[in-house]
Amino acid sequence: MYKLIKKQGNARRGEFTTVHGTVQTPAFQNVATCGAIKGGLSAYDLKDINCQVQLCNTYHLHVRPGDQLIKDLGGLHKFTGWDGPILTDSGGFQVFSLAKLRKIREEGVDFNCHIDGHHIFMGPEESMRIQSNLGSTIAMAFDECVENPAPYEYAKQSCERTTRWLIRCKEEMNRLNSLPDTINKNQLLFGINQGCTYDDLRMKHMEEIAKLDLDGYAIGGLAVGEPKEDMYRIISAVDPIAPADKIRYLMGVGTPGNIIEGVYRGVDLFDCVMPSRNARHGHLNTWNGIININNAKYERDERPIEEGCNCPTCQKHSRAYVRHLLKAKEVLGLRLCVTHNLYFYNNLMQEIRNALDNDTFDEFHDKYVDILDTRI
RNA sequence: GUGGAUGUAGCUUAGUUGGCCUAAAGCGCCAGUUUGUGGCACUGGAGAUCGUGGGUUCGAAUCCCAUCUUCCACC
Repeated sequence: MYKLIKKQGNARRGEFTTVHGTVQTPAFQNVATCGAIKGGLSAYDLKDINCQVQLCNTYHLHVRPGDQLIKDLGGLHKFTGWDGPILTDSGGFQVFSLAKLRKIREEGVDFNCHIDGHHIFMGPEESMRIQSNLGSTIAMAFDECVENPAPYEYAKQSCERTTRWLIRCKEEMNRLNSLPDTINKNQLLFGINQGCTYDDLRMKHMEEIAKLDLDGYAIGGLAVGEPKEDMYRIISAVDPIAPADKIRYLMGVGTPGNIIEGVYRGVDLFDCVMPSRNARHGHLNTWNGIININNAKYERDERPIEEGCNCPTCQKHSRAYVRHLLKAKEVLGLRLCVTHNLYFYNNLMQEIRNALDNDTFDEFHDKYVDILDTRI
């Protein structure tokens, strides 16, 4: 259940209530594809980095360890030890990212497993069943994330198929939520807007899925190589069409600057692998821009990654030590860096919410939108 | 002092029947890429007058002479 608290321009301050807790929005989802944030963070670490909601992946957990196993062991919350909200991505992104290993047809998608090559079929019903077995808070509809650029005619047909798949997802979820042994009978369903970078397809598609009265609306298929101006234009085009009383989720985005621009255009929810992936490569977010801790200039730097940062890493450790650990390929180095970057992202969202509460978001936008994505 | 071995990029080494060497690799260094995670990844760059000085040769990291470094053995 989404509740809009206040608006500044198109930017929205709200809260989203679920059976696993309430999320203050705008919010960032911490990505735990295989049931764990890469870099060695456990459920007990998530509170320290102010994580509100986690994202796990249907395809990856279906492949390993298997959704039936997770259901038998009590569901994803019990399995991972995280009792807050969990959103599961549907496998739709793997239609894009595993493009060489799959074939699409009306019923669904045939994958060759990326680990051992065995055949996996996933359609709307299969994705919903897996997500129901996982018992996540929010299930995403099974869609096709189309590559960029894509021909208009293909984008149109794919978009129409994604709508047909969405209707099948909704029917299957209603059935699953009414079964006696379903782990989370209150599982929510978000639909996903597609249409590549074609404004008319995007707007028409959003109109159609808005009629289905879903629990939330996502904008998918962006940040897949298109110029960021296209991304911002599409968000602005579909924003007025998405139901105002439902949460809006911009999938897979992005840099701190992307997030600020997204909030500016009405987005409530984000997720992205960048903070964790970049952290593993030594690229660390600060309020002055991005530093590469591997650089020689940090060899004897006794300061924390960012002075004034309250993250667990900066409370205790120097740049010199963090750099040493990464250079020495110690797993603690990854953990400390991922901890810092995810804390930064969650803190960024907190600062955005504070700015909205204080009606200073426009100033916040102008001050930080460029600098946070700059390399220093 | 005598005999032997050694010397090629910051480091560790490859290359020594003279020509494909305007010298190669790994690590390190530097820079870039990363957006619903097939990624602890990938791409690129800088960096060596081959210990030094002579010589032989059309041509030398490679052969010869001298000299220095380091190491080993013997006295």
